[in-house]
Amino acid sequence: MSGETPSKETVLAWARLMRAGRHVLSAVERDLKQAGFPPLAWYDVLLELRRAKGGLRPGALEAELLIAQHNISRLLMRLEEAGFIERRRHPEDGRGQIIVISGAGRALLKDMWPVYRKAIETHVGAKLKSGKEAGELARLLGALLE
Amino acid sequence: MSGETPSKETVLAWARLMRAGRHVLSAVERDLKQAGFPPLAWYDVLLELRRAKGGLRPGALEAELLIAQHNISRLLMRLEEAGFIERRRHPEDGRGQIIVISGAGRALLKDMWPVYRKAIETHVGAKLKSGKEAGELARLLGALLE
DNA sequence: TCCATATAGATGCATTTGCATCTATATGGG
DNA sequence: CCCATATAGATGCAAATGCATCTATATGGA
Repeated sequence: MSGETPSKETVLAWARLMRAGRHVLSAVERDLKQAGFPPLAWYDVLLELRRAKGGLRPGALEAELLIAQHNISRLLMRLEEAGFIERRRHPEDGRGQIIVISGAGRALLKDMWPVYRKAIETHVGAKLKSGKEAGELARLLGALLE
Repeated sequence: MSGETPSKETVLAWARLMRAGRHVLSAVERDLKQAGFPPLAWYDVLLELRRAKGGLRPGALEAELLIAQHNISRLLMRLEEAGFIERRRHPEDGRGQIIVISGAGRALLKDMWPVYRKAIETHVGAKLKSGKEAGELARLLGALLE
């Protein structure tokens, strides 16, 4: 049965991962929306694009953000319509493209960050006793990603 | 500025909460679907109903599962169509109702659990070093829910 | 070179979610 | 008792997501 039956602690961790994830996400999304900003997913994409100086391929965003291929495709469509990204032909792969953040996209990141940052502190930071606990939580969650 | 700016550890914990949540959830959902079972949300509702011996009101499910009111309403519609729950009039509140799990619903829980349990162990339990780590993760996630 | 297969990304269609609103019953104050 | 307001839950419509499939280019072997 080993390898098939989780411990009580494991089941509890799983249940709380789901609940805490939903709880915190909806609280942060609410704060962003209330300030008139687009959904978090837009921020996520733009942040990745800003980090990667030369732009990214849709497939790279997919892998980084754990979003399904067709959802990335449509998310990029919306971001392009809104003027936050630009598409470039891939110089070596005719099937591909390079997505680049626009000036408006960079501006959106700057505008959103103060609100987003505050939401993270309110809904995550303030709930933990110390930076040490936050670090420990981050470490344990990281283990789930391997 | 205190109370508004999260520490690096807090931001990392937040980012990993989102990523690990998506990663683990999609893995568990994939395992369930592959075994021919309905989405996790169905299990969640039925489990709550089984725990609460006398049935539950939709509003109670909403609060327990952190699902929006209109989504609970439609989820219950699908569960009823599929025969996994039954609706009863609320004896004292004419606006309300009591949702009860059916025999088929109990059977579904029983059938799903072996697959679900294995998925939890594979995608959560096996990633952590010990039950102690799982307990610590559960504790920290619990703090986010307060 | 040609073809079979693989990969990048888009798209049609069904399901689900979000949002606003609606109906029905309950409750508290006059 | 009556009315204003609050609460439980449903629903129409728009937006997002999931799923399968489609197009276009790439790649590797005969």
